[in-house]
Amino acid sequence: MSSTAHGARARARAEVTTAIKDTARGQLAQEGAAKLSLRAVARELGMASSALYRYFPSRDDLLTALIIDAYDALGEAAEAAHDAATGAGPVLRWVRVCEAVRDWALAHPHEYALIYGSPVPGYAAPQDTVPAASRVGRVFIGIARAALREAELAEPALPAELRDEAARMAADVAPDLPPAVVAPLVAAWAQLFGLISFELFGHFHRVVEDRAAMFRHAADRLARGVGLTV
Amino acid sequence: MSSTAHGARARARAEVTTAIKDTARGQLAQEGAAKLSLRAVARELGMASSALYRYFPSRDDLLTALIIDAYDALGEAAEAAHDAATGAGPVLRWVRVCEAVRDWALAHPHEYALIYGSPVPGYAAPQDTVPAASRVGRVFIGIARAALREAELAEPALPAELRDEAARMAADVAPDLPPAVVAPLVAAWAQLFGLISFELFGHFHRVVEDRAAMFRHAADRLARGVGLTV
DNA sequence: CCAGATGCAAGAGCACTGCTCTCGTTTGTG
DNA sequence: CACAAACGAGAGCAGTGCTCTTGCATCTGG
Repeated sequence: MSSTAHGARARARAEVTTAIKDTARGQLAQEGAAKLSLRAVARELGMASSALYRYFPSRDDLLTALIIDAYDALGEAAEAAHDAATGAGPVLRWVRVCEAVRDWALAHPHEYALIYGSPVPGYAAPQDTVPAASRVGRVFIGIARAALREAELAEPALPAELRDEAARMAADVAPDLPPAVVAPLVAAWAQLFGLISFELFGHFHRVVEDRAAMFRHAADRLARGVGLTV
Repeated sequence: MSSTAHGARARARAEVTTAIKDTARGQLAQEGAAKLSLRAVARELGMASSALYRYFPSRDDLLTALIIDAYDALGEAAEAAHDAATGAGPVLRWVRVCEAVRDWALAHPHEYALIYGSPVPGYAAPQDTVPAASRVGRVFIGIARAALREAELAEPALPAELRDEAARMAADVAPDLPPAVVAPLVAAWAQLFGLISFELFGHFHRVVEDRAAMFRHAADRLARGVGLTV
């Protein structure tokens, strides 16, 4: 490893880097992404603000680092929930993963807003966020895959006008799954985050009270819409 | 009206106010909410930045004014689409309104991000945004109401654990609709914006290509999930 | 009809931001 | 051991939101 080969230098660099990310994450949790200030981070760390630019070339680069970490943390939460639900039926596993995603979002609202709210830096999401961002999606695909293997998946009806697009998506994303499953799966994926975003961003204020129950029910219906049974 | 009673003074004030909002909206469309700068707006209008504070006490107040306008514009687009679809069945009317919402969002991405992305100012949405924000929702409620009147609404099944919450929501939001309709309606409302947000914020990049078809299909399924028929 | 109150625009200024450049110092390596 | 690379600190630039004061235009009560 170059980290050990180059010795103490690289080690110190890695430590400072994570220290910066940690205090930045702290400020993010308190004030939100808009208020995150490089100078404030440097101040809290007792270093000059200019020194920080040795580690992150710009504020947006710090933010994208935090974005990747957030995607990874959320993906890990989803995977953990899935692992904890082995043995259960596919619908229940699906619902459990959905609830884990929601729980993580409620526990880390600003980090969630960072990745599923309006894109803050420039406009285009950097390419290196892609693998981390796809982790949650892969969990859902995995559930559908297992259900298919265990014959617990009833292929939903798919209108003719969507057949080509569904085949394209399936080829790109999960070639072993029937297109008629991939299409509603992707839609369900987006709709799931719609529910969470509405709750988190206050659109359910004075509308929905028992949000956990509403969410569980919606997640259940999404699972069945994908074709999961039992 | 006090605007005519107080004469030219109030008239000039209203003109300057809308001029500020208009150029601010222009900057918003180009650079996004994060980059919106009071000084830049003042510069473009040829006035001192301090003069702007006579019209909006703070940057966040300007933003909330733009938020209300955006909610109203979106609501108007939804209502117009609904009016243009009179005579069609409830499902088709629902889909048309959904597509109108999506079209507006695609045409005004930054304004959409302002109202349905991460909340930018502080955290709590000011109370005066509520009436404007509920306009789109009212359109959907109106469709369900009309469908109920015309006997084109099949009450969906509702699990027992959701019965109380659904009754509460119905009483608050649409007392004349059956709770078993209101609950999935609210969920569909959030899921609809999940689809739009994912498309607009780039989460469908390299995943969904024919987004219009995907959206139309999802909207159709949401309509049927609410109980609309025909 | 005209004095005084009120609304308004402009400028200076404060504290803050992201970011760049330069200048010593430290540290790892040929 | 010398040299190059990495590093930290400071000054400085352009920009921001926002406040305060000053002077001018406008509306209004006597």
